[in-house]
Amino acid sequence: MATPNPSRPKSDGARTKLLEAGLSVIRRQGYSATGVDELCAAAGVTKGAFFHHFPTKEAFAVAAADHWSETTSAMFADADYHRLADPLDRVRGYVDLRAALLEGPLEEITCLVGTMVQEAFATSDAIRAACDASISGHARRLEADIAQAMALYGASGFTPASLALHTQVVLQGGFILAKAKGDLAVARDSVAHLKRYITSLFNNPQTEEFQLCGSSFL
Amino acid sequence: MATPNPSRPKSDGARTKLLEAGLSVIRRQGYSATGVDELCAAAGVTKGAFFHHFPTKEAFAVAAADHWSETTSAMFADADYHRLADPLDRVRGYVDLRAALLEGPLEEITCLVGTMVQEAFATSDAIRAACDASISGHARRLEADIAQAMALYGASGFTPASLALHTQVVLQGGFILAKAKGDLAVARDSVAHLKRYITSLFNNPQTEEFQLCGSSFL
DNA sequence: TGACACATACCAACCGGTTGGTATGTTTGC
DNA sequence: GCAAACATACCAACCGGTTGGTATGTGTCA
Repeated sequence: MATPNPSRPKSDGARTKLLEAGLSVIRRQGYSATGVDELCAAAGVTKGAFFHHFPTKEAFAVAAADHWSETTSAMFADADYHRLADPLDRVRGYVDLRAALLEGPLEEITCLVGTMVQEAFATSDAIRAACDASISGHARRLEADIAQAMALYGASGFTPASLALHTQVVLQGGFILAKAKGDLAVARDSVAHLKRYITSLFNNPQTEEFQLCGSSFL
Repeated sequence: MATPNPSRPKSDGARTKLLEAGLSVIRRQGYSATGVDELCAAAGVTKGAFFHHFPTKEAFAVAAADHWSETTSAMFADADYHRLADPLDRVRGYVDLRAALLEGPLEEITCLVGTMVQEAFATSDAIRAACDASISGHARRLEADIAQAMALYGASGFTPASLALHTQVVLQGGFILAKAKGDLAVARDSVAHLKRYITSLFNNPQTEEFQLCGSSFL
């Protein structure tokens, strides 16, 4: 897409293989614990090919996060829920889709950038920024539907952005608890809570400002 | 607390120093990226001391998770919100306290076990189990108050355990988004959403079973 | 058409530094 | 004096990264 070069080297070569093979390896054991040799072995390429395409391991991580952003955004762009007429149904449709995707082995369904940012946020700003772009960009796609739903149902007291990010918070947190328990049920339960929350938000709008620290003892 | 020994060796020794120094180092850069030498340097002890107290690096991680469980549970055991009369106020009081703790540098307030389990869930079951015990044990302390609040306010359609775990999901996910953005505001916003959800759950109980995948297109 | 320049994609071998872990001391408290 | 609590010195394996090199194009000009 970015390269207007008409001569396409038939197979994208080692680069794409590394990006896709690295995905599950890093999701399984994390970024730091995954060596370059391991990445190459998983992709079936040599170390020379790795450093031909990526100047450093860190640059590979950034490229992997970008690749992740592209593949996931393509996947959700085509989803059926966009065709629903009611914006609230579209928001809940997104949540339902995420719930439906919570099936299968953990290392195949968890979030690459959520895993990587946890290890790299303080040591590599390039990785951190790429992961942030992936998560925040994904959340941003929900904002328009949320804003329309708020207008349609008269909900207020929160911003579209904060609710959109809250959905990502629940998903990321669900993955962590699922990893701890070795069972995705807890993530599915939390997404169910999220959907119930969203429904209640638009059924019972609170016009007054919501107070977080209103308890007497704080 | 555990040792009844009356003679206190002025310094608790290398073990405790390693456990506490390792805390912030691992929270900052993760488990795999933190070397034993780094741990020792941070604690001001030698490598010999490290392997005197811990047979392997993995055993240290398990001990660190257990140490984390003890210190955090002691902290929340003493909190003021337990003295509130209304069980719903106690649940919201816990959430308020967690929100109030979302201040300061990220590596000083994030969750050790949430960080570690992400890297170790597939490669070390001992670490995974220790992290699970910490998170699940922490969540379990909320269950009694939730159950009482459900009875008092007539809420139903979810279990005390699932709501208790949902609070941990929101906190863990909030930490991940905060790391990605380099800003805790997103975590505070999500905890505010969580508190609003809890309030709505007990103000507008749904007696019917809640359906997650009720949308037509799924 | 063919020859030359140049670029891309890849490979096997290697490098210095770091890794988790060990073997063997020495000090300290009872 | 004896065990626990450390310290020092060291190791083999592994780490990210570099090296010199090859095979296969691709564009260009006579």
